[in-house]
Amino acid sequence: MVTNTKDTDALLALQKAGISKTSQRLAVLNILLKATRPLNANTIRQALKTKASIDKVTVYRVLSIFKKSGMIREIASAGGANYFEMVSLENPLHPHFSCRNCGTFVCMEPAPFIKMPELILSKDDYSIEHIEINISGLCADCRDTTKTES
Amino acid sequence: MVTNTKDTDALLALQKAGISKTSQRLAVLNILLKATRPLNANTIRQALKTKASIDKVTVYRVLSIFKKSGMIREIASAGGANYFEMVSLENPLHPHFSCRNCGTFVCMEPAPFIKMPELILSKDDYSIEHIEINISGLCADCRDTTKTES
DNA sequence: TAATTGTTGCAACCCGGTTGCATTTTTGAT
DNA sequence: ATCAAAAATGCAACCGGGTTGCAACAATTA
Repeated sequence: MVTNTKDTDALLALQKAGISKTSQRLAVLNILLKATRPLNANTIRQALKTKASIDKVTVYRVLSIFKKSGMIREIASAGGANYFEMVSLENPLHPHFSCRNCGTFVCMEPAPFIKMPELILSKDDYSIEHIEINISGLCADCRDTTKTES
Repeated sequence: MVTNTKDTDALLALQKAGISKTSQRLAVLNILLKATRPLNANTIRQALKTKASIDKVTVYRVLSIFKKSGMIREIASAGGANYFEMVSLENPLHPHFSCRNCGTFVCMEPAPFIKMPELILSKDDYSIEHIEINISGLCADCRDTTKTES
């Protein structure tokens, strides 16, 4: 296996999380590290297909482990496949936008929401573990072109 | 069919929305009107089973029509079935909480979020149509009892 | 009441995700 | 390095939510 800089990052991350390192896990982690937007299981698998073959089940299991370790977070998608993205100080909890026309799924600026978690956490009716803000509508492209078959 | 007060409400609602009225639609609508928390398709169907039989497909189609007409809103649930609740002035957009232990799905106070939609709508990168705030963790009961098999 | 239109129910299907189990890979101690 | 124990992978089969095609059925309108 080729060990480039990316692989080094991934290796260290796995080590730090106490997760045993396999080629499949490194591969998935590298895809997620390179991603500029959240990815779903199938997209990850397809991105990998050129380099190596990895079973669909394995992708889900790897993602599950990463999630449990806190390395990634999962974002529910109404009806479709769920998305995954890296968790880090530079990538705090933030809202996501999905276009109902083209399906684009992107991150939104966290600014207006930054104080929200604290507001809710002050309630003692619940033990909050995860907050998800999903926004949908039309992206700029789909709004501007008239391709929006309602 | 018995026509009680609830039925009258439902009838009027369908009329106002220009939706042709069938016994199945009235039945589903009555369940939703009586509900004190969001319901999923299966729950609705089971609530109906004692009174009348309604096919699973019909439930989804009826819910789809209601949603298109703006009478109800749909709330995505990560992994599980989606939930539905009435839309009204007294029931504005608000966050929902789901317990990872017992699955309870309830509405949360909208107070801290009231100003959010406006904040986001000010962005012109997107045409916002729907905002969903889903919070998960442990409900008070599951937190307090030690039944929380992690 | 006949014709048109829309709605329902059944079966079959699609897709995201999971489980059981046999095989292969990692790990860790020698 | 090597070998046993433990863990991870891949395959097949499955599960549950949700949808589609189509024939039978209700309900409106004339």
